[in-house]
Amino acid sequence: MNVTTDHATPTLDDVAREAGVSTATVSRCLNTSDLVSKKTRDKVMSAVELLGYTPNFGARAMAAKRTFTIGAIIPTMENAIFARGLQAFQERLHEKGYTLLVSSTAYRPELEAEQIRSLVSRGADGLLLIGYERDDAVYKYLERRRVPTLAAWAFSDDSPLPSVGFDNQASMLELCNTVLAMGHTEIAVISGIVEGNDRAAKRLEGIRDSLRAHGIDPDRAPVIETSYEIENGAKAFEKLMQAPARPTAVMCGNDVLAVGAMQRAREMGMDVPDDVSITGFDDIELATIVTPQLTTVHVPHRQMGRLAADELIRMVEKDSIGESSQLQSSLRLRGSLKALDDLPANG
Amino acid sequence: MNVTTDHATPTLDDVAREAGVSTATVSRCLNTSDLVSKKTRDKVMSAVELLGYTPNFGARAMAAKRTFTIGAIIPTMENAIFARGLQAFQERLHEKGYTLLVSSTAYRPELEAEQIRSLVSRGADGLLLIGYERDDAVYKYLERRRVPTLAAWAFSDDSPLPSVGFDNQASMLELCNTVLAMGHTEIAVISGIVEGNDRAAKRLEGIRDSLRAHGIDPDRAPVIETSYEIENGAKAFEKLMQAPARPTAVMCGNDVLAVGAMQRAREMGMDVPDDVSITGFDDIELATIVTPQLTTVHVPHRQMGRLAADELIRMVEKDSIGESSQLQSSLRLRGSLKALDDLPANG
DNA sequence: TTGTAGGCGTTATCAC
DNA sequence: GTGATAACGCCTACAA
Repeated sequence: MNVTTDHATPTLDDVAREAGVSTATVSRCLNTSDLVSKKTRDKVMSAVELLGYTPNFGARAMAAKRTFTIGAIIPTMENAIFARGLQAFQERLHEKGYTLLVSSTAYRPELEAEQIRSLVSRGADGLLLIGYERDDAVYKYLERRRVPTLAAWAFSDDSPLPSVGFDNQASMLELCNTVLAMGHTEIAVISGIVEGNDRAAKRLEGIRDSLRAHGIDPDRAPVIETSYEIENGAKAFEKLMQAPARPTAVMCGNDVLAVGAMQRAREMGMDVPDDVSITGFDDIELATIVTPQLTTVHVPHRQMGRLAADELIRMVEKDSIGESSQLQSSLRLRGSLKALDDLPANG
Repeated sequence: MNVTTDHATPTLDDVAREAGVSTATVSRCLNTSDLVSKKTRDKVMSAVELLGYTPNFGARAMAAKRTFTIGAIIPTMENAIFARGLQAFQERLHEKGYTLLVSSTAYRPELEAEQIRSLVSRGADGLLLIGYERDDAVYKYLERRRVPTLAAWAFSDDSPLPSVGFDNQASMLELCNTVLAMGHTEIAVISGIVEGNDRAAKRLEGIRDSLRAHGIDPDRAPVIETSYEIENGAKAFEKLMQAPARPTAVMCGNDVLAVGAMQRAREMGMDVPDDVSITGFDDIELATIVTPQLTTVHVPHRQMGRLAADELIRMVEKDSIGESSQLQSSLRLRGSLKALDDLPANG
């Protein structure tokens, strides 16, 4: 027994000494499945156990040039927009022996660039980003460093990155078509900040497309851009309702904004959907918790997460440039949207 | 111009060569504030820029034995229970030049142990854990590795770790006292899983204390233990309502369970609070979104996050063993709880 | 099947 | 102010 009472972090050397073998052998035990006789392996493993040895990640990364780590950078962890998808992403990675590192940017491009560098310097084997609209310098960096990178939550021909996602524009267009088919003509929009956010931009564009196709001038529809927080949805709603001509339907860039709008509507004594219809996007858990339940666009979050994990790992392991795949979203028609004909005649 | 078109990751060496100085000088420019002449510094910085150099984190950690990284391990990212506090924690860390690494355990102790090892092997300078109940082996490991570790979301004399949090038991006791003062005597509980979760256990204990103090046998109150998911709250509620003697108030271990209970109540055609009162714990955003709003215990999440960051950094930098601090929670009485006298006479 | 030894990219301790 | 150079802990040819 060479156990020292020394409290310093044990290293491969210590384990090797304790087990009476070379460091190479210990390393083999820890990494390669066979290649080591059962007897030696047992000896080594109990030394590892005894010493409470854990490999030094930095050293390992440096020597092996692999980390089995994937980085994901999302705009926010504060609400549930990305929670379900990311959870599925991480579960799949875990199954395949990878670890996920997550960081968030508060929707600020410069922070995203910083986080990308940080994850790359930490040796991430691959990166998952949300959407594809970002500074060219970022793409140059990624390319130079040869870091496999995949975009999620968006699918579009505009993407310079392989992407796993859905068509934000088409989805919102379809929802808007439905709203119009229900007789609404006075539509207002509470959009996310469009600048630097392709998902928000495309969703807004989808509404404009739909209006145009129905002979309505898109520029007539009031649009408020605001960041994705419940309180902001509330404020925007209030502002919209101060206009001389009140909209009969308010379409929101996501569920969070929509819930804020619903909340404020109630506080203002307005009934949803009798006085005003409200729609969201994402179909997060919140959508079915509020009263009435929210009409929204359902996104296959979990499927997207799993697919993204599979594809990113393929890119990493097969040195592939990556293949995009488009997922289908679908409408969820619920209580917050009502046909205009059913509205009580007013004035 | 020695710029090569070589796509390999640039190293300190490359920068040094490009700038015509030694690697030591480059390192100084990147790390120490002065100690380098302005002229050299400029030369170096432009080389860094030109090459798109980012330091290799692993190498740096190995040489410096510091990473300016803090790890946090939370039970779940799926709902907002920890979101606000963690956000504040990370903001404060960022201010002080630290990076936060987060991972989650799905409330599984073995996963927590795994994540702890992972973060330690990644060189985390300090760790934030939730609560204090965990296997002794984990504490031994932490001690051996000399990793400064702080517990949050709980404050109790039982804690083997310095902790920043509130008294879960006293908080829930106070809420229960209030419920009883409103005339309720038939109380049922939907608790989180108590095993391995000191917060859940203490909250339940708080209810039992209160009942006992009011001359009610705590063992008479039906208790269902289930994990923190909306749907589980719903199921538990339904089960409770199948009992011959229906409770007049259902106290839930947190807001997530409470919202599930409210949802199911509505689906079952029961009115909250006229037919049954429901309470939660945490005061997450959800609590004010549901109708009626949820009576709950407010926790100073953001304050807790900030304080935890300050304290943990102090432990890391001053090599301190850490000081605990207790925060005050407070009741939020809202629509989901109603005095029993006001209930319509039944039967 | 096992051991030897070089190298991964930094930082820090010396000299100069 | 600046430049050598020895660690740091691990992996992986290459040898034996």
